[in-house]
Amino acid sequence: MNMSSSIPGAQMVGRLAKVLRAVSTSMPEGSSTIQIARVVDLPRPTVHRLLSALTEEGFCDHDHRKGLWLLGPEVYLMGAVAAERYDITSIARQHVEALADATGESAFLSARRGDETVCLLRQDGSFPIRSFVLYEGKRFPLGVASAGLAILSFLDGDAIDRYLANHSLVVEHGESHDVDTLRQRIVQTRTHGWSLNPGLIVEGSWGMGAAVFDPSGQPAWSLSLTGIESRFSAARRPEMGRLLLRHAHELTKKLCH
Amino acid sequence: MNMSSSIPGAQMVGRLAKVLRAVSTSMPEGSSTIQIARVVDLPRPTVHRLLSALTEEGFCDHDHRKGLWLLGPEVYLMGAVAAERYDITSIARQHVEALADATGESAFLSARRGDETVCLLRQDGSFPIRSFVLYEGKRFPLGVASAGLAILSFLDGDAIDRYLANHSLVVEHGESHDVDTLRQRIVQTRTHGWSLNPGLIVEGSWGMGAAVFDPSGQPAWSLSLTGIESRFSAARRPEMGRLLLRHAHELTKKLCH
DNA sequence: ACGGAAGCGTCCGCGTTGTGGACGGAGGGA
DNA sequence: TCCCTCCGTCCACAACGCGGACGCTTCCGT
Repeated sequence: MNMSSSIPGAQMVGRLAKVLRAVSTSMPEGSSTIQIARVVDLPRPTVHRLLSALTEEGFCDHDHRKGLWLLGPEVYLMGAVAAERYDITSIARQHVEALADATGESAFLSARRGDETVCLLRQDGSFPIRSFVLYEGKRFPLGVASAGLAILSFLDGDAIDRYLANHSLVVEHGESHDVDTLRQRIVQTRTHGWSLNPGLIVEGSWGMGAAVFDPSGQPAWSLSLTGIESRFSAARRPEMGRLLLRHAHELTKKLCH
Repeated sequence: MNMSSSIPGAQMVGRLAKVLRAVSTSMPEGSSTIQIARVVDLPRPTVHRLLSALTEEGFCDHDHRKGLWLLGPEVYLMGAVAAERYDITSIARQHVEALADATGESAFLSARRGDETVCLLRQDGSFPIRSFVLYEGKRFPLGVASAGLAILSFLDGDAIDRYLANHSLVVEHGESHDVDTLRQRIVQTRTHGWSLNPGLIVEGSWGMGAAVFDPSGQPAWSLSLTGIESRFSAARRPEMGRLLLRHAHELTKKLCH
């Protein structure tokens, strides 16, 4: 979200983007006008206007009975066209499924999108107790959750410094996300090769992640696992870490060809 | 595209929608600024500004070397979220494939989007000469091509009248698309149950289509076949029509549950 | 039943912000 | 070299997006 763009028209587009993202995040139930207004921090009439205009163009849809706004068909259509360029999920799916099979936990593919990660794929494992902190479409800032930490940890040092200087994660994500603690966890992630989220978002919901690199060597995606604390014991973590790294490495190789 | 909306903000959103659709239509190669400006009939600087703002938000991407604008990752991400609500292609795929197998022609699923159809699925058959007039993402006005004619033909009489009164298809699609000729072809389509495009868009490229109905009984999709003229002989058409109607009917039933 | 809170959608005067003609630069072809 | 086409940028101006206020509806608690 660029707050200081010099491009005329960028304010409107930025607002539309925020509104669409809020709607997207609230799928499949959708959101009310006021909920979206709170999320995007804009006056309700403004949000209502934007949503109405988006609905006229098919980018949103309005369930009048429930008063909920949803993504519209136009988003789906364009998304399908864009998939040809952006979709690595067909390649990654077998890895996500293999991770879920081997560990019994829920396995994920997340992608870096600027300063955030967004979950693209989820495959549940055989263990019947599952964490739903992460799911398709869910976004977290870099450094939050195992996927975001894995990606952040393998950015260039300058990029890490810039990100940490410009983002304060404590308010929304707790003291465990202050800069000093994050730096320690970055060091640990680089040492192990995999990241650990020891219940820092929701108590009892643990996760591990490994970065997947794009052809230019930048961490652009992450494979991760989530589950309950007892399934992420210190004895089990090295094995899970090895599995994650193996699949992340194989996926990275596939994406370079 | 609503030209007389009373919603403030609708002009801007409408312009953005047109620009995004133009980019989407030009995928996977993308388009130059001036190409999009011509398609959407807006001044080039305006288009450049809109595209730049959309690119800042991730809805478009700019290949600086080639000067081409493409759909951005945000469209893909939201599209994947919206797919949960709008995607019937997984259900329809087996029908499209079965049609291609049985006939040897290219088979399609198209969806109605307001006054247009858009192609969602394409499956090529075994016959090695194929028409590429229709492909995923391609849009035609209702009444044009076999899919659009199939859907238009089974709308309510009032809706057909309104559409024909408000749209002149002759300029872009030829004299064969004047109102009187379209009405005759609508009568024929209703009689047979399937529509025929006898090389009216590109000479030698023929097509047949059948409407698929949504739970409220409205024609919302179409299954169609395209190929070369010699493959759509008068002797073969009843059999192909029967196949189309059978699959359209089965798909319609699946969509009602 | 009544009152309050919360949310809904709409309105319209105002001023913020989007607009596009003009400009200079780049690239390609004759 | 000249011409054509396209590129991205600029900034004065007014078009159009904005949002406080309004009236209405629904839900909940007393």
